[in-house]
Amino acid sequence: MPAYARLEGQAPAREAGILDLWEAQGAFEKSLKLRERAPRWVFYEGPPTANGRPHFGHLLPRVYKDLFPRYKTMRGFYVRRKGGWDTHGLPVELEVEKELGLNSKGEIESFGVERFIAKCKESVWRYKAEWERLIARMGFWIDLGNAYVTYTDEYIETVWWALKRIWEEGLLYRGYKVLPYCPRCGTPLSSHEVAQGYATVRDPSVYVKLPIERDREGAAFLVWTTTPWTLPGNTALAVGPDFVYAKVRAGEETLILAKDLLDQVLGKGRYRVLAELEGKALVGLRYRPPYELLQSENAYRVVAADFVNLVEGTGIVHIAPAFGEEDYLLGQAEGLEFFRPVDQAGRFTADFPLGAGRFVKDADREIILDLKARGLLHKDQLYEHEYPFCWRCDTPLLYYALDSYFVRTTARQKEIIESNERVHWHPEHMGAGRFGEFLNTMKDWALSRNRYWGTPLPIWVCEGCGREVCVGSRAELVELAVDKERAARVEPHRPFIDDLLLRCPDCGDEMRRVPYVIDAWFDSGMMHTAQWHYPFENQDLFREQFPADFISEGQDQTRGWFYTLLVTSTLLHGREAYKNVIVTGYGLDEEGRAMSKSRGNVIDPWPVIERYGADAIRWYLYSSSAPWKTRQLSAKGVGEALLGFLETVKNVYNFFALYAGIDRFAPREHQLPPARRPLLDRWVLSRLAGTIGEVTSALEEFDPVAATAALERFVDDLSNWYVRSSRRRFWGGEMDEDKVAAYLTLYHVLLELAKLLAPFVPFLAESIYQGLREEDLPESVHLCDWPVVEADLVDQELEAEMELARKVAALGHAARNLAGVKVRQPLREMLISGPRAGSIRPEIALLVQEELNVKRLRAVQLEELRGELFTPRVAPRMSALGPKFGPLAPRIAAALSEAEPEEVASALRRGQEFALTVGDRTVELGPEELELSWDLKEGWKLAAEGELTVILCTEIDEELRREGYVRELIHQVQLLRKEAGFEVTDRIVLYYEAGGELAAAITSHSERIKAEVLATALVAGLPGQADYQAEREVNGQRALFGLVRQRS
RNA sequence: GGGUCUAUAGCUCAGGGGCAGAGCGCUCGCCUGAUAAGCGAGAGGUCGGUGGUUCGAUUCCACCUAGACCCA
Repeated sequence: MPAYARLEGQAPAREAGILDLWEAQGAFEKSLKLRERAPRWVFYEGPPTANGRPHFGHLLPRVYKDLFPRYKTMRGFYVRRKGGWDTHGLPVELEVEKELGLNSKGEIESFGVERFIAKCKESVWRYKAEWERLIARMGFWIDLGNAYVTYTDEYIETVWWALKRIWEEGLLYRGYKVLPYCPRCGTPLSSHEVAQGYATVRDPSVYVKLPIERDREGAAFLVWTTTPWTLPGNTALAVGPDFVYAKVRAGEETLILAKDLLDQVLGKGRYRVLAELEGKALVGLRYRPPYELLQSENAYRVVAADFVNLVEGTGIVHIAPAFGEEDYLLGQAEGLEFFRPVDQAGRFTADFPLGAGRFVKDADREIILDLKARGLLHKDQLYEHEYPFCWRCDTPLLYYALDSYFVRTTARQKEIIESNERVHWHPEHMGAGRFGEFLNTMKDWALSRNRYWGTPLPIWVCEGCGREVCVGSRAELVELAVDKERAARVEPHRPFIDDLLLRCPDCGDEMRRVPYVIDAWFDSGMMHTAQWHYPFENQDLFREQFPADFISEGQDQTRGWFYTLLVTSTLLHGREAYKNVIVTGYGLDEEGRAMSKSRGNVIDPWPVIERYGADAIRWYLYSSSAPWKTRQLSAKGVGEALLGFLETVKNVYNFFALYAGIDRFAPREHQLPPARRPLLDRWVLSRLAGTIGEVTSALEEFDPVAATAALERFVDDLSNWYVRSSRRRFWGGEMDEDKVAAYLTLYHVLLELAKLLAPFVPFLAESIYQGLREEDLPESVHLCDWPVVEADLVDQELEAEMELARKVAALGHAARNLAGVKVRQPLREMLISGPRAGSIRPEIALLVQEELNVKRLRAVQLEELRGELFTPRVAPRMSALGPKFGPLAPRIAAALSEAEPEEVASALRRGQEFALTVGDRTVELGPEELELSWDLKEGWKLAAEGELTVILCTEIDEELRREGYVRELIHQVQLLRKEAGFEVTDRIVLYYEAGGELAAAITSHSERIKAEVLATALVAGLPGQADYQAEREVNGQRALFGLVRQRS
């Protein structure tokens, strides 16, 4: 017999006990071992960086990363769950810089790169223990012992292998491109990094006049820019060739700008149009630049460009090829000078004397003043716009032409898009919409970083002949190295790898590595392969574990990890790295603001765990909303999940445990096929089967909300209908067939429910399972197979009927309320009218009778009982009588009130007119002139919903009244037993002092009272000494009770 | 400026061309020998706004407003 341990105390403490149990059992390991030979279902862990503290928002993707692997394991799959840590990159370097008080690359170099990266390596583990503690406490089963780490030699070797493959295909190249560049970090950023750091700022925007060379009227082009500091780099102006431009006179100035923007820029009526001309006509004109820093025939002329728009500015765009991507590309096409008077730290060089040595953004003001002094400024104003900042150090980014290595992703764009089309995105629009859009406008991946802590780009360049090699493995490194012994053991990080020289295979000269590390996103994007150190090791494992069936991360990874996985897997393996992805939304705080470290409004998960437990958090997150919805997270919501659902489940189990323990119920000792069990049992088994089906298909569709909703409906049915209606079956008495049926049913339902709940709330499910577990069952619920739908238990007909019965019960309660008669007062009869009322079978009717405490239910046709239950009431319709009978109308009304309503009603119901005599006249009145309504007779109350009507007989005769006393008395005595602290199985002797009707009622129902309150004797008068004594009111009559507990 | 999403009760959210929904909270009543529970009644709504399609729009379409995210 199982232990049926009752679940006492607070959830967090119970969960701690379960963690110990799993630990002792090795439950996670066993759940894997169990499926060793089973088909694979593959999950990839998106690696967190452990140099920041985990917060509540991190739990969102993680709950799904645990749910589906657990579910699939129970479905019979082997779900390896290798953990991982993301360890390279700018975020890590920045933390360390902060910690060491370093502010630039120069300071890092003087501190020493070797010491610096040692610090980085240490820093990435700073919060590892906290992550592990949180992951463990939340019941997230993932193999952290064998986690992949992106900085290990093995991981780096695989990344090198990948880079070499890409190199060999000609897809890794060096280019000179305009990239968003962080002058503080001294490195370009990739598009997915830039995406992290947009902010709304107010920048100065200026309208600058640039005079046309040798123009008779002294006209000037009017040009707008929000980055005055780029003006020294100006080498051209761009116009839309098909746009219409106007030469206008405005005050003292003669200006040229787009016709459509005249009002917007100059103000309505503040100018006079002198001429209109097409953009084409302007092309080739020369102008005087804001700063003439170049001596070139080619510079300072007007060119055509298709990116010019007429929304903002003047329709004439200032072109500085060194400071904008479009500018650069246009410059290339037009053969414009590339002029960049700015250094790597973002300061003007001596080429621009006015600002030399100053950070470009700080020079804006000075440039504006200078332009004004030289009469070139038309106007300036502050302009609010989104501007990118470094996602880690908040320095404004500059667009900057740089030497950099790129992955030519655009060459494989079609394949990448096709890969994406095979991915099942949840939500769907994420894949087709936002992500698809991104893929359609894909750019080459700016891979190199001018930094220190990352996978070194394994490209060496020959100092003699300029030959480049890309190294794809340690073996190759050794083969080419000048110092082979050193190459064999060198740590593949800067600065060590920088000193390793190779021998040029062509000319024999020495080769030196390029100074770059690579984008850390490439590292994590390579985990599909690098986590196994493939192809150097684990060939079979890799084949088994690629691609993933499932990944899940936050929507900020759309252009991060989701993208880099897809690109690298398509490039290297020709297909997508994952088949299904759940994108999770942002967690907002209770005020609806995004949780962020800088805002300081992150919710610490620990107090929530300690108060409500991990299961409550899990259930809350699964059930509150679709994974991808932005949602407000609150501790209060977690508390509601606990009370509303988990406690109900627990209580159903505890109810069972209490009585099954008392009765020493042993499930294996009884056999009773469901078909032979009472209706209520068959009903709940049918509901269970349906629920198994719903939960299973919801999970198959990656829809946890539908799954949890189905479970909530079922638990509500189980607790508030099945158990509520079945309670008496579990109390006292012998182990007859009915009781066996009840126990067998509830036992089975709880066991199956525990399995259904296991992936969602693994702790509670385990607690219940352990309480119910027979020796021959698996030792943990997480080692069980997922429940299957037993089709022969499904009985739709019965479910529909029960639905009806519950509606009837609800209406009955409503009718009682109207009558003001409480449920403990038995009533004689309730009539039911409705479409299927007649077909309610006796067994179900009995449930309703008990629920409502009425002696009899009777299905009726309302029409047939009209006369019996209702009295008709007839009222004149004055609005009809007035026009028809004029002055006679009031007299008709008066006469009508004298008529017998029954006669009028019966005439109308037969479809006849009613003849009414008014003075000397007789008038015929039909339904137009008469309003007929029905009043329920005294002693009945009616409640209805839709076509269903119940009518409750509220008359209480002598016997009912006595029974009412008895019911109330039993209730009071039960409360006394509870107050006295007796066990539910204790026998008592009940003494009482009562008078009048109450005493009579007690005497005539003594046997029933004794049975209900487990009294061996019922004695009038009070004992000398009672275990518990109290005075109570029973339906208005005072009574004294004394309880004496019988020792057995 | 463009893209994706969101807007429904005090709060958290479902829903979906045909009477406006749930949970929580609130008021009143009931019930309770599992329950921190449950049942019934009630208060609480311009389904963000404006147009359009339609017999009928909260739902579909367009535009607008606000918010989130992404991108220029």
